[in-house]
Amino acid sequence: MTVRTRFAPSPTGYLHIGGARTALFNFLFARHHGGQYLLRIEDTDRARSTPEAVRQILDSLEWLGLSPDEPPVMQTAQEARHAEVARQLLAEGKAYQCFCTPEELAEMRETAMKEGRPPRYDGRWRDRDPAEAPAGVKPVIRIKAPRGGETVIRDLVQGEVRVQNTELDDMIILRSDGTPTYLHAVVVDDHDMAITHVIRGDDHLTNTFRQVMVYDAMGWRRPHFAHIPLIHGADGAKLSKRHGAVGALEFRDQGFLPEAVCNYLLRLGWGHGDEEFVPRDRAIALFDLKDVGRAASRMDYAKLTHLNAQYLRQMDADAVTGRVLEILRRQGPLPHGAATTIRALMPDIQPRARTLLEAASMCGFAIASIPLTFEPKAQAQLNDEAKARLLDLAEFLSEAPWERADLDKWLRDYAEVKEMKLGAVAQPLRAALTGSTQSPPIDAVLFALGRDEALARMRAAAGA
RNA sequence: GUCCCCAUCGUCUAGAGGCCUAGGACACCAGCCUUUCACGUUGGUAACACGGGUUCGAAUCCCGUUGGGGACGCCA
Repeated sequence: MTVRTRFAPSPTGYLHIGGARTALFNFLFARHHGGQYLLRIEDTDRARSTPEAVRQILDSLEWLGLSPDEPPVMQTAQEARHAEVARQLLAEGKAYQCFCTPEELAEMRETAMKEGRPPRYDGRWRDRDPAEAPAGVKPVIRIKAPRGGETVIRDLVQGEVRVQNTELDDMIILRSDGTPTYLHAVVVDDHDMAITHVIRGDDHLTNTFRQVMVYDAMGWRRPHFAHIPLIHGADGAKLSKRHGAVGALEFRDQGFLPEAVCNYLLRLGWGHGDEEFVPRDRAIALFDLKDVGRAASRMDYAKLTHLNAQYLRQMDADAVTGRVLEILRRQGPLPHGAATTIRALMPDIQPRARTLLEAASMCGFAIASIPLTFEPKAQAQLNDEAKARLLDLAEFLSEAPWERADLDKWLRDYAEVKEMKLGAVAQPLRAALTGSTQSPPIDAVLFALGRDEALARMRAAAGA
């Protein structure tokens, strides 16, 4: 049987990083086994589901390279089928109508809690004749939970987990308005979609015992389950906005590469020896649920950033240039020749930048125009002596062949002739050319800027 | 409250009874490299939550404690 997995988010908000990892694991598992990876939008909560959220989830997955192999299944589109299954169970006596009001149920939970019992429905309509139904109450359909014994699931990550059936109650599968509940819809859809492996967050682990009731009542074969641990914020609490970026697209906007995000997410909870750098193909080859840990992990932005730097470094320079240009363009129109200058700089930017945003920021000086804005430290470099030196140096360099290696040599020669340390020449020059005390190597900067612009900046900084 | 899950450096992890004086990565500190900043490189600080067992031998197995997380909805 071919492996089929699915990622099943509910469109009530943006796709956060935890969901992204669940999608990734589903994707990797399916790919590893040559199977299919699907997407189902769980929009049965009509009040909270929005088309914008659906759009964002799709966009997020696309950015991450985790688009599904088949068109997404919208859960609400299957409602007739969900109801049909519920009615079948009702007809077979495996489910029944319950006429309790929400108030009645709330009260039931409250007293149970107060008396130290688990808050469960007491099954008061399980064997009662529907003819006794109070007038005006629309019933829900509840499934008959097993009485006595225990339910066991063999989870591919969590191992064997068992629960006493007294912990389960007759859960609602069809609401009084005829729509299915999540616990019911999930099972019907997973069955109908022929899902073989349900890989999801371990917050669903205890719910699995309820879902299993539907599989068993319908006589359906249960899929394999794999409940992966959740991701927490740096403080160990559930991941939320206050922990910084959590939305998948936020990472994109902060200049992270999808490859790096996926690699980082993979390493959160999954390991293969000492391997840290695991690009997609390698991940597909290695991924196995048995290597997924059971403990929750914490989001560490520093490590993500480091991984991102590695991916950025090995990326094609033209590609990075393109991305940097995009970012820069958003901040304003680019001067003529910006693309050429930045492309020339790129090999020296890549090992220095950790994100695309940093890379763009490092290229800022390249698209600046005279007069440059000088950082205080750079300004301090430009004292009278330095200014005079810059004019002299500009004169000297005007004769130089404009190639990097030559520029480097000419600078060294200049320093030697003037009996100066190279740094004493380079730092004021750096300030003059970039407005900063930090930049790519000065010969690279000179070369990228081009003779005219470089000399002009030197003379401008000298106040000439 | 009840049930379920979890527990190795600050963080992510390796570790499936002797290979562990507990390894790697990020972060941090120091040195080297160097025209700045990075990259690179060398070294360093730093962990088996606690208590009982089992065993010749336990980070690894069992029990308990503590601590964390999750689930208990006509939400998903």
